[in-house]
Amino acid sequence: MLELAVLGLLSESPMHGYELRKRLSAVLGAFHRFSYGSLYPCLRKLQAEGYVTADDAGAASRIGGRSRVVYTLTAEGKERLAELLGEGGPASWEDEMFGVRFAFFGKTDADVRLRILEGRRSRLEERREKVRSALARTRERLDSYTLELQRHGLESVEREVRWLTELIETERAQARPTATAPPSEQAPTTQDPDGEVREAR
Amino acid sequence: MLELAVLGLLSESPMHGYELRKRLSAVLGAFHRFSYGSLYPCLRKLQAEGYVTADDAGAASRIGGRSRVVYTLTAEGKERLAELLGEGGPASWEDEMFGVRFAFFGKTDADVRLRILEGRRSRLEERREKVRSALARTRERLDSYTLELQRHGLESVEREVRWLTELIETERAQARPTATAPPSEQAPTTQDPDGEVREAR
DNA sequence: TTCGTCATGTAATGGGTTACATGATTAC
DNA sequence: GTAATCATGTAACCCATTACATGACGAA
Repeated sequence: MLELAVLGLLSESPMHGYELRKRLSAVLGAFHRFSYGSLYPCLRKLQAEGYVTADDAGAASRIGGRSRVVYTLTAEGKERLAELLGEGGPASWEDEMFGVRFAFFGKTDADVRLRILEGRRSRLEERREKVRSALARTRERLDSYTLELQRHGLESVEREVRWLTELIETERAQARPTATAPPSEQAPTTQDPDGEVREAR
Repeated sequence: MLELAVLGLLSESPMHGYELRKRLSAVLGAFHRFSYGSLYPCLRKLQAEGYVTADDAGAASRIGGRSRVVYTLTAEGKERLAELLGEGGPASWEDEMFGVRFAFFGKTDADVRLRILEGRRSRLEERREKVRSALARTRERLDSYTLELQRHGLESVEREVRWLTELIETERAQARPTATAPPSEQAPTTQDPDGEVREAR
């Protein structure tokens, strides 16, 4: 996740760690802020893997001459970025990952963008249905706080779905003023064995 | 976090792991779902620490007699729960932790409830201001997707703050139909050195 | 007899955090 | 000269995840 965010930012222009973190906070600040304790190790890892190069801009050039390491994206790094932008990644990071991916939609192909937006929406719709049925089942025999939390959670998910729907419509309108059948992300054919949908006890 | 959720649920009634997870998903499903891979180890840890006892309800009683381990909260477990409900915990879990805490507000003292709600709100307000200033600074020179993400993020945070404000008002009204000065959570006196507020380069 | 759900668990891994340590530079 | 910001890093730890493995029960 951090990896994707770093590569994405570096694809715009070379930067040093400290500024990277500032930019990261500016763009994703509403959702998550990374700490230096993960950023610097991440940069070293990327360097070791050959995705970025590190130029120490300490001694030479510039007015101030503050010691700082400027990282630049390599050709392999660009490939890696494209790879990460397309991938699905583990389910656990879904929420955070979507934000990061969305932030770099400018560097993402239109078809991938649509696939990501639709995939995200369908997963949220699934989640929404689960919360809804849970609410329907447990309503009345829950204390008011638990109920309010579920209500609020449901509302948040619904909002998110509406937002995505608007975005998808905009994307579609831009992509083809006249067109035919759009592709959709692979929907799971097997019923998910999550076990929360039926009667609890 | 899981620890708190488990203790909280068990404080209502003894349960086995599988059902625990179902309930957890029902209550917090909109925000997060835990996996068995963390639940069972957590239960063992709690057992080792003496916060819960495990009764194997396999052979005896019941109709079916399916092998299952029923966990029961001990007196120490109750203490631990109260402790966790009051604590602040590390900043990184803030978002998720708040949800869990809120879910167990029914078992939380009114003053602690208010403290948690106000603390949460002030942290979100801080976050909101940072996002706002970031938006104000970078607007115009960002691509539309990044901008839209920030806009959406800001809106989400604002919604959350409004929700909390309503809750706080309700709490206050219930607590004292006539009253005086309310306490407030310790506000940081030192300016936070986050470095994202000023001009980015 | 097979599929779905109930039910419990382990090992390896992952990704990030906190706390700490250090030092140069800028603004007052 | 001192406080805040810029700037880079390390080590110990935390919490949860994925993938895997196992088995019994109920319904079709």
